[in-house]
Amino acid sequence: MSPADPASTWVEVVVAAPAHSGLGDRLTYRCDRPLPAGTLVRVPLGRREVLGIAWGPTPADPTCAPEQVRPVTEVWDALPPLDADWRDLVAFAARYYQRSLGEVALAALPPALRELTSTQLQRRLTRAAPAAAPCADHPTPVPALTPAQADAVSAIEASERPVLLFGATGSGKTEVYLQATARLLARDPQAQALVLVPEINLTPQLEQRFRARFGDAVTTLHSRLTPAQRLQHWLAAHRGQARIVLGTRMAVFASLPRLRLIVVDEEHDPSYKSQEGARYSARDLAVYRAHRGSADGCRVVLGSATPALESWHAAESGRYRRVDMADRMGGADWPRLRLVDLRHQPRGTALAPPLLAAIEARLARGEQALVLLNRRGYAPVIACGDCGWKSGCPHCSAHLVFHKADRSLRCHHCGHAARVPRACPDCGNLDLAPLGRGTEQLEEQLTSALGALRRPDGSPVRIGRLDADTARAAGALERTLDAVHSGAIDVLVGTQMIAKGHDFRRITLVASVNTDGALFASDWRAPERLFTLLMQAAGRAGRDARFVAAQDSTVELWVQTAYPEHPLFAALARHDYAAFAAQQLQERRTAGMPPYSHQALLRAEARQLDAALAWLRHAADAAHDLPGRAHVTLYAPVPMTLTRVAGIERAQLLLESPHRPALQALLAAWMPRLHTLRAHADTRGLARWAIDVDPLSF
DNA sequence: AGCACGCCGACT
DNA sequence: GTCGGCGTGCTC
Repeated sequence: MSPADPASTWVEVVVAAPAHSGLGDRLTYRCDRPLPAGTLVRVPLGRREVLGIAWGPTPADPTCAPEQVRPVTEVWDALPPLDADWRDLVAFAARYYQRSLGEVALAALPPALRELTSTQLQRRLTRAAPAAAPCADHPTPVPALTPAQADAVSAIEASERPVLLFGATGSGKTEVYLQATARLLARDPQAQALVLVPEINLTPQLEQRFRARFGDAVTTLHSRLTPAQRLQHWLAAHRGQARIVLGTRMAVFASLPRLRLIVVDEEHDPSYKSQEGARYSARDLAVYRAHRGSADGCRVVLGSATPALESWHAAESGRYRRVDMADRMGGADWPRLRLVDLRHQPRGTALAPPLLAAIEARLARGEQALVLLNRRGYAPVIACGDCGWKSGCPHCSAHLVFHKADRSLRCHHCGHAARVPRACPDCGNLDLAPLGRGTEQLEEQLTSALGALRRPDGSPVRIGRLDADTARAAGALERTLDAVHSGAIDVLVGTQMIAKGHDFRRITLVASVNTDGALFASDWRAPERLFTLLMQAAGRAGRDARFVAAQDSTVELWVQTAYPEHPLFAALARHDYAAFAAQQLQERRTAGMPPYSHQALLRAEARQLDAALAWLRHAADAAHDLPGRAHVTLYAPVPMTLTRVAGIERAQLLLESPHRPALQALLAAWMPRLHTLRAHADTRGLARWAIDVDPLSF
């Protein structure tokens, strides 16, 4: 079989079609010449024209009937093809996370690229400066490294294994990243580095430091950019003009033809795991990407004061090389742990008197405090004292949260908002009371409790709040952080987001007010997350050792709990991550949990819970004779903890195997069967389903 | 995913 | 009488 026109040839192209579309991974088109793999093309698909990527090798014959083959519409010659390393990364991610190749490949490109015509692209390419950006001469003085930092930089350069940089908060990990990058760029005039951060808006300081050191050689990639900016930054990386790409998890897919170093900062952070589309882990893909690129000497460093237990285990087993940086810069002491036993406090105590007194003492000396409560709003629910009615969401199996600022009841899962009813909708009782406490209420209580207090200069104490509600407005986050830095705010109340990445130099007391929920959550990763949160929060405090010393003060971490004897707190008191990790890993080994096993979740959503559960049962049946089945445990389908969200009921089926290849083999063989499973009568109403490989949350 | 075609309720 | 809901089907 030969192409209709002797001057034309077949090309295989991937397009953004999901696996369930019934299309193959690669579609065959005609073109008047062979195209190098990785070339961007526009092709007709049905009634529309879409962006595609030529994916070699070119087949001798079309993989479909020749009369179906349509010609490529445009070839984007002006752009260098996406290289083999990039295509390999995308292909791996698609295979590992069970998505179609085209879906992952096209999702990895900036959305604006898909809309462009070739003339628009041409214009964009000529407008952008074509010269490779020279690495800025250091506009800021480069600090001398401590011996530990110098060792870390050398280890990153020398190690072909991933480096786990285990460094306490404030131990100077950022300077290690900066100098490892600087030395790479100086050594290789074209080399590129990729620096991943969990959430770019929460860690503006890291971006500032890279910009101060490297100037215009730095570009960013994250979802806060406008589509045009994202395209421009992506092009700069793809064309080798950007030497350093700093970005969130999506940036792991950036096209970086001369990538030689990947940094994953705060590698334990769960936001590296995507929760929609292909559920990839940017951290794990970074390790894969560096490994595959290691023929050219691509290094990868994962940094954290509280590594993910998976990473810690990889270092213990020798797959990663661990480099320790134990000491905090400037010799700052670790916060002292103060446990408040809530069993000895009146029920419902927000802030135990000793804690309140400690905060007052700090403020009177001109120091600052951070109060952590991972619940936004005023109260998580309002209830009727007479009949027991509670403010439930009409669309979700969750409570509506009371927000006092606008007297609304809001669902944090579906966005449903309502006015607070004047009377109980069930019994008409006028006495509706908020139950429990959120950041809004805590701020109010602190304001009234500390209202009479004065700072050393005689001015009144100021309380600030930082959570998703106060950070919503543009610039609000920065303003609040600045107010803390400048000392305009004395006490900052907030959710987890205040524990991430900021340097608060004059904070000498950190308090966790409602800790026990996280301690006994049904999710078996809860202890790990809590320990990490408290360690990270403690790390915010006392970073200015000279300030602390001048105050003749000690830095403290206060935790209110009804379970002070929990072993987690003993490890926390000693700031002993290693002991905590050893204890947790022992538990997980005994229970056969990750990292000693590998998991995948099959999730189903339906109008009716029964349909979702039935579909999952059919799915389990369909797995019976699949390869790898003997080494994979399929658990019974169960409703999700939060069963209903936005009127959709959700259920899931857990798969577990000590042998990752067995699990992968089963999933790969299972997928085509799952796509043909909808036809059962008892699964009517099934909305959608998805597989989550290496799930982080249940 | 898009975008069609294809049958059943409230409006110019 | 139409506009429009989303149910099923197709795209090299």
